[in-house]
Amino acid sequence: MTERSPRWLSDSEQETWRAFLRASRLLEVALDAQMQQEQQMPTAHYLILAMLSEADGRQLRMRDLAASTQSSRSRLTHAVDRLEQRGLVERHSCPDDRRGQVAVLTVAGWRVVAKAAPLHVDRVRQVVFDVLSPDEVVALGRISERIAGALERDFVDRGVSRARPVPSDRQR
Amino acid sequence: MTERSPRWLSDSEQETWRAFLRASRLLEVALDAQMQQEQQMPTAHYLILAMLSEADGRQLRMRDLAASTQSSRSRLTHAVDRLEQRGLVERHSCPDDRRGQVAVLTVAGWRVVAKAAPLHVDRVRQVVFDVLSPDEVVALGRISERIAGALERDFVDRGVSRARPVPSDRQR
DNA sequence: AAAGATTGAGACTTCAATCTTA
DNA sequence: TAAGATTGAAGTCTCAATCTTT
Repeated sequence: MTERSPRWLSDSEQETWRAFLRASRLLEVALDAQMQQEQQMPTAHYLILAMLSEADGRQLRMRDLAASTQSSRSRLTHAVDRLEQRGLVERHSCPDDRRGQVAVLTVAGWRVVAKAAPLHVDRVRQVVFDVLSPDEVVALGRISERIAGALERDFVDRGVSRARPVPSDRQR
Repeated sequence: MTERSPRWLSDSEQETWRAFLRASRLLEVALDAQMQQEQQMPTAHYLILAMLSEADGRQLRMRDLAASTQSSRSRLTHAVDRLEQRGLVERHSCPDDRRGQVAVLTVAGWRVVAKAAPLHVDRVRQVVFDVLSPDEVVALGRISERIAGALERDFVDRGVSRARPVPSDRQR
């Protein structure tokens, strides 16, 4: 049992947090706008293609693809629907598990990744790696690992995937 | 004129980048899910209320509110529509500029911030500040400032706000 | 012409419910 | 019962176009 955390952030923590929010939002917007212009798709969809392009046989089970893109099953299903419509991905059923589906990158899909990746990477370098010192890059990696780790542990603790609240009206 | 950047990221840069993507996505999802559950609104809408709550007279011009929340004008308009429907914000016209609109936090809006803020802050502390060393917190602040700075300079360079491309078919 | 703000359509995401198989 | 995947509805965001005022 740990101590109750102080209620508010200190001024400097507040500044840090605001800066982080600003940076991640601007980064997301910038990368999304570029990908939309160049490939007419959001970064999230590009990342799905990129993951497939690196996988064995350029294919992955929906389950694993969802995990590796930090995506919910539902979100991935919708995204793959779209990519399939555009002929960039195909769906096959899983040989060893009849519940499973496998997403396979098509040749057209591979071409999109090949065309988009260099431009995307250039931009990431430009606004991230080029503006950070080597030390800062190392720090960013470690910081990210810690935060991601905390969140993943947290999901497990809360049993997110098996939560079963009582039925209730949905209000937004 | 700077040198052309190397085409790909090094292995360690790649790892850093992936970790950053994972952390920021998980963080966004976690905070959004919590805010949705507790206040039935996305974090982006809560942040609008939070900004207003800190402003003089609990009000800001749409223009300034958009800038301070890293939001496009359009996005802010839609968000404030929603918040206004729920009675958390009111719109008034700007006394000195007839083009302007001012968003004002209502008493009900203030109550929402008062209720949501402590829970939100607790969670941020839990998954960010509690898992980082003081050095890392400092580093995160500096890194964020640099990235945000690079992106803001970039927007200016590209003249984002005044871009006027030739009319063309929209394709997504 | 540019700035401030809004509008409507289309695309994406989330949520809860459903269906099938393990 | 749980896991894998999908579905449909509702909410949010983006983009381009529009309207008003500077």
